[in-house]
Amino acid sequence: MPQTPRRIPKSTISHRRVLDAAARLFHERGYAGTTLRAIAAEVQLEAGSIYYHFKSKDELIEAVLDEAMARVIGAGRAAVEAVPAGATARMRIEAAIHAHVATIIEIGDYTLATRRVIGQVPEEVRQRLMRQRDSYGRFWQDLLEQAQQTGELRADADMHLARMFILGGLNWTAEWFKPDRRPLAEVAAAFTGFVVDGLLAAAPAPATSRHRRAGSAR
Amino acid sequence: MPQTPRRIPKSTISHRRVLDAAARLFHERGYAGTTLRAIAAEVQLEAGSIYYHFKSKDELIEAVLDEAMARVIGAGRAAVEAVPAGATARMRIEAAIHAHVATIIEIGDYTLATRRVIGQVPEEVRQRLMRQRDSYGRFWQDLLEQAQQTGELRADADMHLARMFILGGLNWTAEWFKPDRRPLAEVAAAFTGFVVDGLLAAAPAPATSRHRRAGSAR
DNA sequence: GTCTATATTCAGATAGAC
DNA sequence: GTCTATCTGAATATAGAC
Repeated sequence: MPQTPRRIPKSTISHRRVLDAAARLFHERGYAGTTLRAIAAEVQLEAGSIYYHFKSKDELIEAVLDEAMARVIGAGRAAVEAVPAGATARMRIEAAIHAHVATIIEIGDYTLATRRVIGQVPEEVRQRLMRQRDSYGRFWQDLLEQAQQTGELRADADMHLARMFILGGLNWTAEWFKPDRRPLAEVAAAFTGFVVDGLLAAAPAPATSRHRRAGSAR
Repeated sequence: MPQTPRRIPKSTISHRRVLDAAARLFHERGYAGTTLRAIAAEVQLEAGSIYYHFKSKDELIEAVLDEAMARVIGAGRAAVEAVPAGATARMRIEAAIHAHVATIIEIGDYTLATRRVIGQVPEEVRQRLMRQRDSYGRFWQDLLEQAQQTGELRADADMHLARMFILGGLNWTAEWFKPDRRPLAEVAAAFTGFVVDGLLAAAPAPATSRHRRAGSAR
């Protein structure tokens, strides 16, 4: 059918443009280092005009943080739920790794802004954010421990330490990974190889062990 | 012999105290968010007195960043050099992991301040810091690739990705590891287990593979 | 919706007393 | 070495015109 010209209010467009600019500047210059004048200049507005869209600088940073956290969590859960029921732990873990990295790269300024300004936001906002982060942490913990209980992952591995190590490695990609240099799927597969082959209970066929593939799944 | 009362100039003490306070506040509040008045208050001085010890706010942040980088690099190289010549790759890697984590935890405020304010420091300072960081990156790269050339680590693993993943996992400890909760050596051994068992060329004895130890070395 | 103009607060830095 | 007092610039936020 022919596209009905759906009205997108001018305010919605500016709202999003302001938010994107804010995320980028909060990332680059930190919270106090980012002035409303600079954000306004990025989107060809004057400083006073920001206040039509956001009540205060605090409300702006809160919007950036909320979006970053919600996107990462949503993508992770969706990706794992989309894996067929009978799949291996390796496939579920690779799906979670891929989704995590893909999302933090896609919304890079939002995620990096979060790490840079957390600790400068109002206590109430920080508390809410940390609760969400903890819930995402439990999601990963369950993923790993379930794979451990089914015997797919080593029973003697400390899965809390493993989770912290893995999420650290994944989060670090936001600092260096450039999607135009190499396909993300390649990185996700390699990471999965590092992780799973380091945790896998079953020993690989000893004969040609040197030629085991790193990320065989995709 | 009885301790000769060695004179430590008052200025040296204040200098160090100011630097420590600056590192903590730069970490907590970022560069622009940290006022010289706040740093001064931390060490029971007035704002103007800071200028006796440092010429400017820029000089202060530069001192913090330089110290953070130098300590981490120095500790890493020293630890690996201290490993006996005939040692396994696993031992060298565990030494590097232990040194890296131990140092970033010990000088936590300095390392975390670095990540928070990089990008807000003068271009020339940032360039110099990134050159040091790259040199440390090559140190790790050599460590991994040499182990690969001797056949101790898998030949088919992408060691650049492996290095980025590992350093990410290690750096993340600065955000969560509390030394009073558990011994650092335990964490370093577990991390080494994750990393090496994920990269090891030789397949473990298939019989009782489930009961392989995670970090058997220490 | 966006502008200009401005009130108010607070930052980094300097000068000179102690 | 540290203090007090102060200069100067710039920030958030508001008010009202367009």
